[in-house]
Amino acid sequence: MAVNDGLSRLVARARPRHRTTTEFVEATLREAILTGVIAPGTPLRQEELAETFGVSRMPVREALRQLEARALAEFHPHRGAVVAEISAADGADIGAIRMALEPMALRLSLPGLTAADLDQAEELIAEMDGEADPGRMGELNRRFHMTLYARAGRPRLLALTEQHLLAADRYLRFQFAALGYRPRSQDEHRVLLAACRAGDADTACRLVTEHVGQAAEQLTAFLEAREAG
Amino acid sequence: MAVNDGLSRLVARARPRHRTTTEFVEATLREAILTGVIAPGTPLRQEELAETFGVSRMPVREALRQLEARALAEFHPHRGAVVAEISAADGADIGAIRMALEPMALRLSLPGLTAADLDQAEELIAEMDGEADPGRMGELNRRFHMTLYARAGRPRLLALTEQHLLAADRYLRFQFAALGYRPRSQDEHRVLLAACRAGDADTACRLVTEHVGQAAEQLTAFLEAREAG
DNA sequence: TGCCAGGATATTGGATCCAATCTATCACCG
DNA sequence: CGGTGATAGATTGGATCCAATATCCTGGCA
Repeated sequence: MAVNDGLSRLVARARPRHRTTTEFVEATLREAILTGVIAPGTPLRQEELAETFGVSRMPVREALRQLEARALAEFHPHRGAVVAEISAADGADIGAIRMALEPMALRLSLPGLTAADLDQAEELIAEMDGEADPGRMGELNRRFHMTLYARAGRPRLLALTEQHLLAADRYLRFQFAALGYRPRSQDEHRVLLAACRAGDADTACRLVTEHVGQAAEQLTAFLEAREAG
Repeated sequence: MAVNDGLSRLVARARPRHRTTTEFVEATLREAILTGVIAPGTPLRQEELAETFGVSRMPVREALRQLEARALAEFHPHRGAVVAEISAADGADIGAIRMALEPMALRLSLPGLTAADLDQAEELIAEMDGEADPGRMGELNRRFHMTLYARAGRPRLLALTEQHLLAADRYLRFQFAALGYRPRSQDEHRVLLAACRAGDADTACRLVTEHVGQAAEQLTAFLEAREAG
């Protein structure tokens, strides 16, 4: 029943949106892992999951395979899957990938950004200001970044970027769960947006790189301390 | 029998290396798609694949799900999977991702590169010089790049990089199949290696960016012309 | 008392079977 | 003669069943 706890709530609502059961199971499990509903290292027992989803083991197995390919679950032959662990090394890895992808996405997107896009980004900053719920905060932050990248016209690059934004978010939630959540200043986001409004690609790219880099550094510092202690 | 043709040769040799059937099917299919043994757009019929692999449909299904997550196959619910199509848009996407990832990988790896690494890269260039087989050429090129990135100490970044190098290679093979293969000069690789030997990170990163960018540009030019005509 | 062997149990991996859905064909009607 | 609807065949999606493997516990032996 360890997994069941928070999961069954997610299961209840989202069913009809998906065309196949596998799709449904995969999407729900992915969200559960990313939002921390299922903790890192938790064994993902097929029978147990099948029961909470109200399906057979087969769609569960297919979903687990997809999660493995996305590095959200680890497979051990004949021993089953576990939720991907959280480690300082992997956190640094995700940070490095973000530092590579996001400036590229921004540079491609910048010329195509509309006034409406920039206004929406502004609104998202306003919403983030003083947001008390860390989960909501993560979502707003992600949407802010993705709004700036949206006009890159590179679906695959954007999907990869969002995937790693989500992975980073998972790490942040984990940190908040351990250290408590304290809302951060939105100054960095504001100057980034200003550079985008000015159409200054070089500055904007430098700012996201720094922004992402700093976030990754803080995170790995916490994770390394935790692994040492 | 469309798929069977070249596939059965791959099937014959690699079986014992893998611990589970799914793993075996996935690896073999992946190689077959990446090397062009199975052409883009080919329907991947589960029953047919199961028979050529000598297994049941189940491991085939799990393998297909993993290929979907890697963007090597496209799923259409209740209609089956097809080998990922080749398009100018997707080629540009892969190019952009490489242009983001590879400079980052190189920058992280450069300080850790040993003399042995650099010598191996040199040897790979020598092997590439005048290599007549496009398949072998692709492998050497990939190994050259990965050798330079190997000391980045970021397994996830490296895996992602190699994945997209492989995807780019698939596109190149496709181009060669249409236009014929003509060995390219290794000058760009040589100056890149020289910058690495000199420990000049900025120059080396600029050079890979340009190198990858030019390759991507040539490729998309060909693909766009093909789609137009 | 600690360690190794062997068997019981739990769990995954793989095969088979049935149901749901899509596609193509053909008849019928406007 | 063209278009639309029904129906048959093919193919995938999902459930159940069996086999293979790993883990854990227990008992015997040094």
